[in-house]
Amino acid sequence: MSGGLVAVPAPAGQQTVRRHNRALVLGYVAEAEPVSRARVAEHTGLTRGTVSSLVDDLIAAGMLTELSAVRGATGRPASPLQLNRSGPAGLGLEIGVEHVGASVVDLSGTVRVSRRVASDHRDQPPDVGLGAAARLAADVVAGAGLPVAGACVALPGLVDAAGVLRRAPNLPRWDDVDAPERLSALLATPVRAANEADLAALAELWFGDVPADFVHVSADVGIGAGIVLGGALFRGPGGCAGELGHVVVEPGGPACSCGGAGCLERVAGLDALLRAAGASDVEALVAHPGPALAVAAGSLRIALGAAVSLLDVRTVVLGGVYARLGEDLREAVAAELATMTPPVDVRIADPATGGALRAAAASVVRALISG
Amino acid sequence: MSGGLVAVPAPAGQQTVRRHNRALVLGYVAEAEPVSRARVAEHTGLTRGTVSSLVDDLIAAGMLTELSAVRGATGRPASPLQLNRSGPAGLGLEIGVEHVGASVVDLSGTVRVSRRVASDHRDQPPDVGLGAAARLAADVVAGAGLPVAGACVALPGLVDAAGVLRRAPNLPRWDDVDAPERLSALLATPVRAANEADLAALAELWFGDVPADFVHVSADVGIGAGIVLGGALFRGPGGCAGELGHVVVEPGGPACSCGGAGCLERVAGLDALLRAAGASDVEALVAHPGPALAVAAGSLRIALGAAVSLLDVRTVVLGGVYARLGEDLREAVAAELATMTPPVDVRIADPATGGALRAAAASVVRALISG
DNA sequence: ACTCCTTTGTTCAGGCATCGAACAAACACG
DNA sequence: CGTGTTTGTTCGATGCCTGAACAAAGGAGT
Repeated sequence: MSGGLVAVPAPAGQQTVRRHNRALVLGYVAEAEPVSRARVAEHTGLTRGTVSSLVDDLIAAGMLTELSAVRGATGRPASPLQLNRSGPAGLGLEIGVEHVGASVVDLSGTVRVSRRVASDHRDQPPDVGLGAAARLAADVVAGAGLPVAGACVALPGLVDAAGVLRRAPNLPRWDDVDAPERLSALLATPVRAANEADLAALAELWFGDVPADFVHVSADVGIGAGIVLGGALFRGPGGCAGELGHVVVEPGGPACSCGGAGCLERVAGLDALLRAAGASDVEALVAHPGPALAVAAGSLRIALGAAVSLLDVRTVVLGGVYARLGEDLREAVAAELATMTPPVDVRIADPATGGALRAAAASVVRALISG
Repeated sequence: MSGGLVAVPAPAGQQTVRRHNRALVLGYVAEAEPVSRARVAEHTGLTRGTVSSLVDDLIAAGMLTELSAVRGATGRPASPLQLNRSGPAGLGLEIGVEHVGASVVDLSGTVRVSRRVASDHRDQPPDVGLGAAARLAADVVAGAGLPVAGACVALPGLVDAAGVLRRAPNLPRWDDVDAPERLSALLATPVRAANEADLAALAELWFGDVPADFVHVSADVGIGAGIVLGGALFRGPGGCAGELGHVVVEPGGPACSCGGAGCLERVAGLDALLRAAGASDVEALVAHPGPALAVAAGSLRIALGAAVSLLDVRTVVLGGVYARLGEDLREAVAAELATMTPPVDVRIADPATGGALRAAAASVVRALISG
């Protein structure tokens, strides 16, 4: 059984304190490496003695390594601490409509191996995609030669709080698939699942240049939003927060599969944009967007305006197809949102972040470090 | 300086553990009183010895009292524990456009004294309202005869994370008023400030019959929403979340003071509803709503649909003027939202909760208990 | 070459909080 | 009146952090 939604109050003991402080030390090393025990003590507020004891634990657990002493400064040379590049690693998986991907990152977040292969799942049963992902994963893990501590799989649909894929618009045979359970049996490793749009938002947070509060829009045939608040993903009570695609932007507009009418997805999703531009595929749309730009900007003004008003975020990142439309769309959306108070900062997703696959792998080591 | 937004990592020691477990015990007594030490130990997972020690602290601090032993069952009779009705109390304040209110609740959440007097602030400087509130507060506190541990003031406008009233639509001279600082000087007690709509939502959570995740709409001239997630208020990164009134529900509709057009507030706020119904005041509107019902329901379908999609809540509570419109409006909105998946539960705010004033006072003792 | 100074990392007694078990208290029941 | 049951307290053991003293390892100046 996966963890409950509401934190059940648990008694605290000395072990609780130890865990907390161990994570505190590890977290500071992760963000300031290489760093000496003395600096860790200074920044965390712990005693040098306590830090030494905690570091001993962490080295024994394979999380940290000690470099050779560095000479040159006054006083006794420090022995710098670093995250162990050969320690527990994270496995990231991605199952898309027409591909699978797998990636291994070490404790420092560096990508060690990453592969992506075509694999059509549109009309196949889930076993095909799960099997392909598992084979690729085994391959990648063997190539990395690191002990894998856990995995996270990015899925193109609604993932509930328990990790079950409830519905994937483009994978009609994947309703209610418990991907984590199936994959953890195949890989002999604990596996979590997450929405691909959510992981894309985390990629932007961890590897891009954005503040700690923003909304990341992933546009494709469907439109989802990853919401980041206070540097953490906001998944909502049931894990389905950020369904931006079904916000109504055109009352009385075209009917949507969700039962509503005039949803953003229906008005400014990929299909609608292709139609507006008279284009047959994404490449043609990007080359000659024409009226599609205005359609997208006007619709996004309403949907993103609602998100900004309700969530009180001041930064919006455009991803997916919207990112492909580039600066022209960004400017148009920014102009539409310019009237709002407080002002909204509109950006294009950074293409160098590595996307959902990298974030999936990184989420595993992040959980290791902060847990 | 008030507390930062992001939790700065702090080292944990034995005192941390003590605080945590003390709050754990106190919290369980609060929800199960009267209750014996043995039952507290059983439910918290702590040892009976530890619970005894913690309870000694709490009795010495005036938070708990021990009742006389109850006889009748087998075994040694328990000495039941209860929240101390004479212990630290919470002071709630409310500053409205045309009134002030003050209320004292004891540790158990029971209202001990509550008063509300007319006081027009519409075109007055802040000192008038603050002074009136302070005088009423002194009066009420004297009448209650309890030691006041702190206060919380409900304000009809945007309160930022530091507690400053940024903007109040109906109090033009109250921009950027640091009400907590002014009031704490007048009352010699720490004072927090909160949005009135947020507190109304908490009143529903604590004293009404709603799940732990919902959106509470406070409709008046302006429209705000209190968002409750996981049993806690969601205020957003800057403290201004839930600005439902400026969600666009009618693209190209009437211009709004926020710079947009077709905002919910402009289309289905009190002024618009009065106009739609041809009524001159709220009483007339409630008596003969006429087309105002359809206008409100259609607009709320869009705005609440957006909130539900983005936040993943399944319950919506209608308050303020919308609550006055009663079951007719509830049914109309529920019908509009019936097409959504998952289904949305639409309710009317419970008039017996005591509203923002009671929630303000209760928030103080709740903070005492869980802190 | 030698001494002084600075900084680093370890060691050890002290204090604090929890746990587990033993023990005393209080009452019902037969 | 003795037995059984439940409650609440007491006490030693354990674990963890703190603070200070101490050893280690180099640079700087004479």
